[in-house]
Amino acid sequence: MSGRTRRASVGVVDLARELGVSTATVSRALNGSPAVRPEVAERIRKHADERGYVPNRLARALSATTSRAFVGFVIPYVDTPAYSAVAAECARLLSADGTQMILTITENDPERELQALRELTASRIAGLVISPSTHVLDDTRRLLERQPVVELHRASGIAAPGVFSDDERAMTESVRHLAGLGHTRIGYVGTPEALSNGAIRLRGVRHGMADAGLDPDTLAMRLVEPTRELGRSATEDLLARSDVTAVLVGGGSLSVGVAEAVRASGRRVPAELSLVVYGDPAWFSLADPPPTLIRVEYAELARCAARLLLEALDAHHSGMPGPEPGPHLVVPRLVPAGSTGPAPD
Amino acid sequence: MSGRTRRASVGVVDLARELGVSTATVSRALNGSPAVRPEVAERIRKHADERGYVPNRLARALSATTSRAFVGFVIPYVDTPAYSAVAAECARLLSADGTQMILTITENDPERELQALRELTASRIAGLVISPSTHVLDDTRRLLERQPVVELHRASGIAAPGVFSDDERAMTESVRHLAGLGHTRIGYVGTPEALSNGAIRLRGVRHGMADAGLDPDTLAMRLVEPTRELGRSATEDLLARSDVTAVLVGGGSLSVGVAEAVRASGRRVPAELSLVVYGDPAWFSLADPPPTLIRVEYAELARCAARLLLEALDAHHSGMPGPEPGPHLVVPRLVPAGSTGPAPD
DNA sequence: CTGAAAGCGCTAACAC
DNA sequence: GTGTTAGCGCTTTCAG
Repeated sequence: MSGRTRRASVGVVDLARELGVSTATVSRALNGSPAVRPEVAERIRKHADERGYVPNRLARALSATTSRAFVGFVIPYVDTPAYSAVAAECARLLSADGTQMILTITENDPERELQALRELTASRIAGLVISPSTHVLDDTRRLLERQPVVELHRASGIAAPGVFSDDERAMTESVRHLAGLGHTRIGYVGTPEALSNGAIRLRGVRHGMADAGLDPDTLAMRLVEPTRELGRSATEDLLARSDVTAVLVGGGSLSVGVAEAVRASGRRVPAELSLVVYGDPAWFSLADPPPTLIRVEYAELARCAARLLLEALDAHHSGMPGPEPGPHLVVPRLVPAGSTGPAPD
Repeated sequence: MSGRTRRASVGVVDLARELGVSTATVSRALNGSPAVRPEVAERIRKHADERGYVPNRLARALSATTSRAFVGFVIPYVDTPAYSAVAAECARLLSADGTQMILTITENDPERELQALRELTASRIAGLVISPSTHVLDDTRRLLERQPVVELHRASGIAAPGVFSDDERAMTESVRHLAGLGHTRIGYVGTPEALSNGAIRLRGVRHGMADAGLDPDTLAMRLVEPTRELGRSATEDLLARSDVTAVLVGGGSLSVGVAEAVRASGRRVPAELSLVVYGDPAWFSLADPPPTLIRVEYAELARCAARLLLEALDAHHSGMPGPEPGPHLVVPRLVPAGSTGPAPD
């Protein structure tokens, strides 16, 4: 690291001229090619460092047949840590690999998603992490099939590795927890089955009902897009129209809305109503009683996504197999706490 | 928008050949240069669209003297909406302008920050939004001075526009609120004065003390780096060593830690201890009583940052003055709720 | 108004 | 091992 003030950027040609070698040799040395005499390579690298040389990634990526200068990160929403925190953490992890992450928001709009993917392709990204929108367009799917992709939270049906919270298991466990406390009339507020994780969560809930000897058809449920507002209104409706003693939530933003609705309803928690929320503990740290929580490990999801993406890039580059397609599950923990208690008689 | 399957990408040369014009004309037409006959321009654009042409941003940015293909977004932490949510929202807003946002995390390490800035410069970013680390290096400062920059949350002392929450005012108001409830022994958990916003918040608190006729020197305070863990330990220490009846928090992550410590202390809120937290309402939505909150408008901060950055880019491009340097304040709202009450006798 | 040609800074064949 | 040279795909003088 040199303290020199950098003048109008030095390039490979400058270095080559200054050292009396060719640009090719400079390029090779800087890229760690074995086809250059070690001592020469060292001299070049040292000089480059002293001159404060910073390679132009644009030129590099444009020229190189393959480059991992950039990767894309495509998510539908911005207002939950499931996306924003995972994105930020991935950026941190990828930078250690010298890769810059371009962040793109689709607002769950398939057209925007396609557009975003086109733009990213135009930027010659090496690969991407994506949380697909609810209805992925065929053109989008084609675009995804052509490059290293890691799916996050949601699956789009392409043959790519994906990182998901093991929500089926968590939901099953949650229902069992409630049933174990004597609850038989359980309400579920979750995301639509059209979302891959919505379907999985609901399956977990049904599974749990069956396990506990409850008829899954008696489940009072509301499936809505994952926003706080919809969580709130769905819960108001659920509480007004059915006679549940416990509510289970399948979604982070939903949990906030559900919690608001429960509080607004005036029901005492857990005396009159038990509640299991979902998501990031930070969102609920001030709650009293602390809520029973399906705690999703966002940092772990990010680590897993970053690792799989890097593996996929390596594989793509070297023609090796690459990470296994299909789900890579991160297990959330059910943390029982004060918002769940025995069912009222 | 065409449904065609794109073959190995079409470029300006293809378009030029197919239409019997030169690449220069194609380029001009696609960039909306007035120096091309409208009907020709229209024909070119139409054809480009039909062929599913997507310009290569790398080549464009490499070639053009000025390009806004990419901007940088540099933040220290990932685990709070103050950063992650604002980043995500900015990405959304900037994409409407056709600009892609490269996200970088510094972990509040000045060396990493400098490194990140070098890398971004290497990517020929048009400008950037940055939350400077606690001690900005001189080299970093020099790098920042050479391009359009918008500061976020924290100021580094360079002549750039910045977007900040008007925390001084919010803190003053909060102290007045507490004093109005009869509290005289107030504790403050905030960020160090070395952080620009830490200093500002503390000034606001002191100002509020003076306003309320309290001696600012009686303020029991703990200034720590903004993490949940430190917020927690600082609060444990504060509660153990001093005899406060109210705690005010200056920081989002800190608030979570403080809330945890308060709960762990067993003190009844607000009967024995009043609490004012800071940050994103979603984090506290499940709290009962709902906490009195200094509610920061992250979406508004993001909008403001995106707008200023785009203005700065325009200005840089056209040589016009550009947005005013200095703070552009977004006013947080003090939302009094159940965690603050009359001081115990 | 349009075209020819020279790069942007780097990598990658292909020679030596 | 190293140098020469031709691009990557686009923008932009400079002529016409």
